[in-house]
Amino acid sequence: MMAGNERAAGAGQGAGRRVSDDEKARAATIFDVARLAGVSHQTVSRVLNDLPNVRPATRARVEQAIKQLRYVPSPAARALVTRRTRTLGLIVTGAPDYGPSSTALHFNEAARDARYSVITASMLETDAASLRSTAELLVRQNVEAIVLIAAQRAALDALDGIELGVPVVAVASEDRGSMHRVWLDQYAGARLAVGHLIELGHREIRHVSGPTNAMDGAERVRGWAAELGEHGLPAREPLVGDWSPGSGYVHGRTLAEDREMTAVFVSNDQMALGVIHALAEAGRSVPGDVSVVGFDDIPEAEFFAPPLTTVRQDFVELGRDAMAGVLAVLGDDDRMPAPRVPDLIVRASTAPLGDAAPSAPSSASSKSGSRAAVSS
Amino acid sequence: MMAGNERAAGAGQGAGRRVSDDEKARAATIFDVARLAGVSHQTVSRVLNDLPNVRPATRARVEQAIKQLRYVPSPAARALVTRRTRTLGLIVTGAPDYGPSSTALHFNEAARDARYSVITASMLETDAASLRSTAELLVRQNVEAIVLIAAQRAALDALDGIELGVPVVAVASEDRGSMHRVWLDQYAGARLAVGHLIELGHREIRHVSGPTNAMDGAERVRGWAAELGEHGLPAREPLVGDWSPGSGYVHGRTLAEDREMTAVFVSNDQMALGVIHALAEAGRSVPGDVSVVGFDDIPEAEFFAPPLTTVRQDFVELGRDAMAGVLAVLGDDDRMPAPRVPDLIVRASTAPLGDAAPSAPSSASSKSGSRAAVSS
DNA sequence: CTCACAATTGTGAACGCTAACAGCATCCGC
DNA sequence: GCGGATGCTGTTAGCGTTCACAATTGTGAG
Repeated sequence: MMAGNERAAGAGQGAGRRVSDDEKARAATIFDVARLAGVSHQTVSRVLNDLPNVRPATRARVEQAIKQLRYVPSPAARALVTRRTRTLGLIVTGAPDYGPSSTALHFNEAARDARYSVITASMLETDAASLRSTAELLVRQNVEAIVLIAAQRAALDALDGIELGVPVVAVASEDRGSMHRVWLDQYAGARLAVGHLIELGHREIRHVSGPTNAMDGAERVRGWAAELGEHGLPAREPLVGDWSPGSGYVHGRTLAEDREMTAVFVSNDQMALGVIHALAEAGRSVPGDVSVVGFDDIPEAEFFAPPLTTVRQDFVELGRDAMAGVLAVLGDDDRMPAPRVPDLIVRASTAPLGDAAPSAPSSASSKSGSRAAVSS
Repeated sequence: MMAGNERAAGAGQGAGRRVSDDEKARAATIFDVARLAGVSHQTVSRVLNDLPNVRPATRARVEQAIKQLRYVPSPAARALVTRRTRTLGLIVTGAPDYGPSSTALHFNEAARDARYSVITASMLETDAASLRSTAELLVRQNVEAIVLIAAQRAALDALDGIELGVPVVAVASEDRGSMHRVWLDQYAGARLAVGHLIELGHREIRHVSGPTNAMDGAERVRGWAAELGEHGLPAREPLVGDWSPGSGYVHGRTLAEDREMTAVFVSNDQMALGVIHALAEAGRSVPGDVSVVGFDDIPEAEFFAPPLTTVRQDFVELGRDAMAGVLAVLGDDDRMPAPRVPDLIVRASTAPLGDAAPSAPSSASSKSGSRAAVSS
C-alpha cells in the first residue's frame, strides 16, 4: 500500500498541508481517498460503483475516507471513459403554457429519479432552423437522447428525418416515422367532450379549434367530427382560433349570431373563456342558451363563470411517459408507453338542451347539480 | 508529421477500414482530424479554440477535415482538463406558474446565448431537505453556479447559509446575506397599484394577499400598506389567500359584505378573478361599485370580465437579469443587475369613486359597460 | 501442510482534450 | 550574413475515472 505511483507523487500534497479545507484547495480525487483509506484507487472505484468483491471492512474504510474528504467523483472523467453522460436533452418550444410546462416538470422529476440529468433548451421560436441548431447544440453536449415537447407541427417536422446521432422521443399528437413518440389521446378526449354534449341533447355543436399548425388541435377537430358523424349530426366548418382568450372572444361573437347552434366544443380553456364572455355579452347565457366545453382543465377553469366543463389531461403521467420512452429507446427498459385517454370533467357550463329550443324543442330536465366539480 | 506517437498507434485504425462511416464507427477524435489535415492534434485544438498563430491555410485545412469527419469535441474531455463545465444549475420550485416559468425560459435563452448549458431541476415540493439534496445533486454535476427561482420563503431559506461550493443566484423578492439576488420590485409595483386606486378617489382599499410564505406577496403587502400610510389612509388587515382563484373567491365573498370598502388590491390576477366573481355574484359590480387591481398581467387578464387593471412584471428581463447575475458572480462580466419596477396596466376593472358612496349605500348605476358577461 | 481455486486487491493503460513548453522556420536590422 | 525576435507547429504531460488484467491473499480438501 501507499504505493509510490506517479499519481500519488505527482499530486505532491505535503502531508501536513492537506488537512486545511481552505478555499483554493482542489477537490479531492479518487487517489486522495485511496491514500487515506490505505487502498488502491481501483478499490475506491469499486466501492463507488457498488461492485462486488470488496471486503465489508475495506468498504467501510473507504466510505469513511470519502465522507471525511467530502469527495465527489468527477462526472467529466467518468463520462470520458464510460462514454455515457447520463444526460438527456429537453427541447420545449413556444410560450410557457400550462400543458407543456407541466409535462416538462414531471419529465424532469422522472429523469432525476432515473438518475439522469436534463439539459433544457426552452425557446419561444419554433422555426426549423433554430430548432435544429438547438438540437445539435444538445448533441454536442453529448446528451444520450433528446425529448421534444412539441405543440406545433412545424417543431416536429423540423427534427423529422434529420440524423442527429441520438434517439429523439417526441411528446406530440401526430406520428412521424423517424422518431419515437408518447402522447395523450386528444382524439379520444374530443370525442368524450362532444359525446357529453350529444348526450345532453345538443344537435348543432360547433367547434372553435386551435390554430391549424397545432397538432393537438387537429386531433381534437378529428375527434369532434368523428363523434358528430357517428351520430349522424352535421359538422359545420370549425372556427380557427389561436388558443388565446382573445380569439375565443372573436369567434364567440360570430357564434352568438348562429341561432341554430346550442353548444360549442372549444379546443382549450382559455378560448372557452373568451367564447363564454362573448356569448354572455350577446345575451346568450351559458349554459342556459348555449353549452360550452373546454379542453385542458387549467386550474382556473373551475372558477370561470360559470365553472367550465372541460377535458382534463394528465400531464403528470405524460411527463413520466416521456421518461419511460427514453428508457425504452435507450434499451435500459421496456417498450414505448401507450397513449392515455383524458377525463371529462363536468361542471356548470353545460346543460341539457331545453329552455331555448333551436329547431327541435324539448323539455329541460333539472338534473345534474351545476357546481359539483368533478361530478359525472 | 504523422508522428508515430502512442495515440496514433494505439488508435489502431487500419487505414483501409477508417473510411466507412458505418454505424459502430466511434466518433472522430481530435487525433483523427489532425491526421486527416496533416497537422498535430494541438494545431487542431488551436483552431477549435480560435487561438491565434495558425496560418490561414492550415486553419482552412483543419476546418475542412473537421467538417469532413463531422467531428465534435468532447465536452467531457474538455471539462476534465479545463476544470470548467460551462454548465449552470437551475432550480425551480412549486407548480409551473406563469411567472416562474417565463423567468426560467428567458434565463434559459440568455444562458444559451452566453454559451452555457443549463441543467434544470424542477420540483413541486419546496421542503428544505429535497431542495438541498437537489442543489447537491447539481453540484455533483459540477455546475459552475446555481440559479434558484424561489417564490416561497422556505425555498430561499433552505439554501441560505449552506456552503455548496458554487455561487448561488436567487431570483427572489427578499434578501439573504449569503446569496446574490436579482428581483423585480414588488414593493414599488404594489405602490403603483394602490396609488392608482387612491388617485381614483378610493379611501377604503382592502388587500387580498398571497400566502404568508410567499416573498412576492409579502412585499406587495408592504407596498400596499406604505402607500396607504403615506396618504393617511387606513390599512385594514389583509385577507390571506393562496394565489388560487378559489381563495380569491372565498375572500371576495367576505369583502362583498364590507360596505365601507370600495376598492381591492389583489396580489395576483388569478385571485382577482375569484374576487371579481364573488363580488359580482353578491351584486356588487366591478368596477361600478368596487374597483379591483390585480398583479402579474397574465395573458388572460385582458379577457376577464371586466378586463383587469393589473401590474405587469417583465419576466423576460428578469430571466436575463438572472443570467447577468450569474456572469457577474462568475467574474466574467459586470455587476449585479438592479431591480426593475413593474408597470401599471389600466383596464376596465377600476373606475373613479363616485356612484356608490362608501358609507352611504346607494343604488347601482348602470354606467360603465361592465360587460354583463362573466358576471353571474 | 500443501495446493488448487476463489475472493480480494493492485497495476498499468486508456478515454479525448488543453496547458506548457520546445523546436523550427522566417524575417528583420545592422 | 548573422543574431535574435517572431510566427507557427509539434511534443509531452497530465485532468480523474474505469477497464482489463495481474498479483496477492484467504479457504478448504486431500
